[in-house]
Amino acid sequence: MDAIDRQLVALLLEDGRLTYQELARAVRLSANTTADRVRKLHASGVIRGYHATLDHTAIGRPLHLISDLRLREGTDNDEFHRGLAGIPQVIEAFRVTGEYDYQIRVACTGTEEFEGVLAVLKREHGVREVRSRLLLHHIPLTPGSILEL
Amino acid sequence: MDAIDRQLVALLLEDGRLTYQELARAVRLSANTTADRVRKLHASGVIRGYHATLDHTAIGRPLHLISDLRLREGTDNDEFHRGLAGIPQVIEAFRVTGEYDYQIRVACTGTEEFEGVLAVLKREHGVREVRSRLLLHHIPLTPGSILEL
DNA sequence: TATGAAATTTTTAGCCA
DNA sequence: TGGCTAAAAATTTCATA
Repeated sequence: MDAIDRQLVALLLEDGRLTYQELARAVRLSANTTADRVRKLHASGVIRGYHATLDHTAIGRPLHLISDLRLREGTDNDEFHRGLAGIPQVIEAFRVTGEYDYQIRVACTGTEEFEGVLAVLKREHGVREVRSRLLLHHIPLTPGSILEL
Repeated sequence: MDAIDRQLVALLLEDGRLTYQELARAVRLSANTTADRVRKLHASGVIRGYHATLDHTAIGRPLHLISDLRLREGTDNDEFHRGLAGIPQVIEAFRVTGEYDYQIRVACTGTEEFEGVLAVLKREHGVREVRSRLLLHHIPLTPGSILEL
């Protein structure tokens, strides 16, 4: 994990479909060596994976919310995780400390759909309390900057 | 945006580096037609982009937190956004409604570093109040399921 | 880490229903 | 429009040093 690896990761954070040749030009190595390095970064777990990013608004789900969830006593964690994975509107989920147990991010067609998601969470998945806020705007950052530290 | 497009997007959400040939095999079209469709999905904005995902723990930042931020009166939003982008430990940021104005996700080497981030936010970027919780576990979901609706 | 050849993939252009 | 084939260009992989 030297300076060149950090550069490669930074480039791939920006555009995960850059070819090895393009990466190679940027770091001034051969395409081959570059491919080796990138594969090793993936194999070693530094790069967890590559993923397309979806515009949920463009597919008809413009209502985005962050909800804190508290579970009822005795709700099984793994079962709850599987339950979350079964709700398509839930696009991200974290176990957290503090007042609530989980925080999820949700993308819905509208308020009625969100109401349905909440109802399912409470009725079928052991959710006792919810606090939600509307997600207004995703602030664009420069994820690669963390590698410069 | 028909059933095949949805299948393609779902595949690329899982693995953003799948080749057009691999995608083509999965949806039983020619590599060419598949490439056309994927390029159109990107051009039309359904696919926002492709990005490598970093394992922050693997690069020495195992402390992950979610912090709610409230800004002081009169703090300029765009200026604040630029400020956030200048803090490498901030890996995601949203403008939200509710009790707080923003929610950010942070990855740090340890508590001292996080303390430093909080200090900078308050001293230099107009943050008035912070509420943080530790991020314990990222629940793995199936992002493509949203396309099946 | 680099080189060069082989295999694969992507792009381009033209064509068909 | 949506799909295809085929040839050309680009890229990746593999063997070797």
